[in-house]
Amino acid sequence: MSELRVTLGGSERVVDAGTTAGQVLDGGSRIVAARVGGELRDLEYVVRDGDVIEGVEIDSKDGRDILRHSTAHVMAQAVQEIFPEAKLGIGPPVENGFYYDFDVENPFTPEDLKRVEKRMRELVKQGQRFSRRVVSDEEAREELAAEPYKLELIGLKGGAADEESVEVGGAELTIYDNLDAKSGELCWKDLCRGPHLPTTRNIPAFKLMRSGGAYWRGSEKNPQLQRIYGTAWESRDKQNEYLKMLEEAEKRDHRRLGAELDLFSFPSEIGSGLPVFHPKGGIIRRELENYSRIRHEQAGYSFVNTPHITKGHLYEVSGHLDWYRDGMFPPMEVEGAEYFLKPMNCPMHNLIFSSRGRSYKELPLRLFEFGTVYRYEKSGVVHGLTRVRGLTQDDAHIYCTREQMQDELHSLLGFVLDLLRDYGLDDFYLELSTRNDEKYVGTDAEWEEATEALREAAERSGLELVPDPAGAAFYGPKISVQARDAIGRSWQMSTIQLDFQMPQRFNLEYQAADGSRQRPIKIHRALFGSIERFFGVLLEHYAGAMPPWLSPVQVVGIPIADEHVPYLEEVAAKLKARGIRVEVDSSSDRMQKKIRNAQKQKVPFMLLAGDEDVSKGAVSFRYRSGEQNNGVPVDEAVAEIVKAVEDRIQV
RNA sequence: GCCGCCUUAGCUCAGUCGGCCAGAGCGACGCACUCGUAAUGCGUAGGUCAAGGGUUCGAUUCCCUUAGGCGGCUCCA
Repeated sequence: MSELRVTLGGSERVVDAGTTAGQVLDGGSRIVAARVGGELRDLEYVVRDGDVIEGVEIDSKDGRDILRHSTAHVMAQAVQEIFPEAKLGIGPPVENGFYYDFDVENPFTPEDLKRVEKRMRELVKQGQRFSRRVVSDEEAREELAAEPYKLELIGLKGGAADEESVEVGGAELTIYDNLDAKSGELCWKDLCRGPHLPTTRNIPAFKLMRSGGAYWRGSEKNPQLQRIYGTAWESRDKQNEYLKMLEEAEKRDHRRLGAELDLFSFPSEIGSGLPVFHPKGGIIRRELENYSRIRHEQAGYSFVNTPHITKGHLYEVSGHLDWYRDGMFPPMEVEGAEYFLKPMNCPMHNLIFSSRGRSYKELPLRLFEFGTVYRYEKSGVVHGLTRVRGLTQDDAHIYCTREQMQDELHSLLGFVLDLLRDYGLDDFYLELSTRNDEKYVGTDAEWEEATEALREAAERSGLELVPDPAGAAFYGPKISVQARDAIGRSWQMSTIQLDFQMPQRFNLEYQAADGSRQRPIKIHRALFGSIERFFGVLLEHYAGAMPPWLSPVQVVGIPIADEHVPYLEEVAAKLKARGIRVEVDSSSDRMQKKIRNAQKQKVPFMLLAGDEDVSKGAVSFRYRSGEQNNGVPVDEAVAEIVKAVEDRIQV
């Protein structure tokens, strides 16, 4: 038998030709597939003398995809055994797992999922072999005659979208047969590009998560299939780790924290997606805004204010009515005119620009507003504070010359990142959203120039840059800053959009040094995006334990006994005089209970005082972390707390 | 908007296969306790069982509509 070189994690191994996926090599690596010339293949089909191949281990990204894709097959097999009438959609791997879509009479119930999962465990135990077979178009059509969606995919070959390409993305059509381990009898088959694990037994850990409706090929014009999501991992430990992360994410869900910490609510009397902020949430919100306001003032922004409603004409000029009428609340008629709730601030800022003649000496002109806008989000998409119908943007529009544009973009991006860091986010990457060819205005040259300007600014930042094709607004491309939170989830935060269109539509001009009239460039930017959303993201990032400067209650005084209340009131007065938000818990609860309450409210500093402290003119710290520091002189305690708040540090 | 599920006290949830006064824990309130780092004890109040309509001798329970929520899909200027 001839030999074959396999590179694996940088080192080269020699294996026998004919090696199958899943074999454990010396050193414990498990190769599940191989890469030949960049293409992923089942190992047993590519191991030929003379090939140099790169092994794909099961705990790599590709390996996990293969594992998950294989698990999706097992699920589809189980579903079709239990529901023989179910027609197959597609079943690709996704982040953390996989799904498979089915056309079934009735949506799956949680009990159905349990039955399917049980059957899957049996199939995994049986160790059915995944066997690859190349077929012609005709053969595929004949074998899959009972699967209308698969037939449609066969027709797509070559033009398949990302997710569909796992079925028909390869150079040739392939069918995977699941064969019984002993008899070799055919148990099930599916059109699939592969590669797959050698046998179902090679699936170490999986779990079905949930089901839901999903449109065939992602279009709401198509019929709705039933999707089952599952997760699968290379080991039980990895899976448990993942499930634990989900639990953690649920614990820090801002909707839950908002209620527990009495920050905000969504009264159904007001309507879906319209939050109200309670006093404690109001403090956080105000602190978020205040700091932003100070920094924007220092950075040369002018503060403006514009109304919440406007005649429709404004949005005809801007073009928004053409593109986004469906996303706006229906208009009200007043004195024969249609008035709309404003869905964005930019057109109004344009009117401020054009309210008088502008000189090049005024540019860049940076107009900032905490502008509340209303968007008629579809009922099914409203979600906590992150997707609402009424929101306040920290919206600014910068009008500058073409020459200023590049520097302005560069300093703007620096400003944005710097500010986000002050709020406690520090793990970023950038996304560059380019033109959607179906939905845009302006010329190719303009788009190209705008896109390149943004790309250059993004590259100068040194951050990772991810393309987002067709993600742009209709008037221009954008950079968005994505931040990873404390448990590794990515959130879209700030956006910077370049716009050559609005200045034209609004006929914006300034007078240049040479006396000519020139059109300014417009930059749209929001740092929080919306205050509501930013609030929600920060709440999840900190799991409710906001840094002291953002905490609604920064200090709780906890007396050992009632007689120590007056002493703590004196300490509290000193803190209040320094601008610290402090409460003394003088309720009839026991001291331990007061600590518990303060902990649950995530108060950063607890100051305890009993006879020992009083006699020394001291207080005893208990930090949110549980750490203690006893007998601290009052003045030192005050100084420590003030410093923590002023330095905006997390404790 | 589409598919599915859900809505019982301020909160978290039992419960009613259609039938006397709908339960618990936490919270709130009251009384006692005065306590050294995450729940003191006892007591009291609190619910048109989301809203409206229908079926029925009788509806919190079954059906329909509406509102709000949850999980997906689609969308996100």
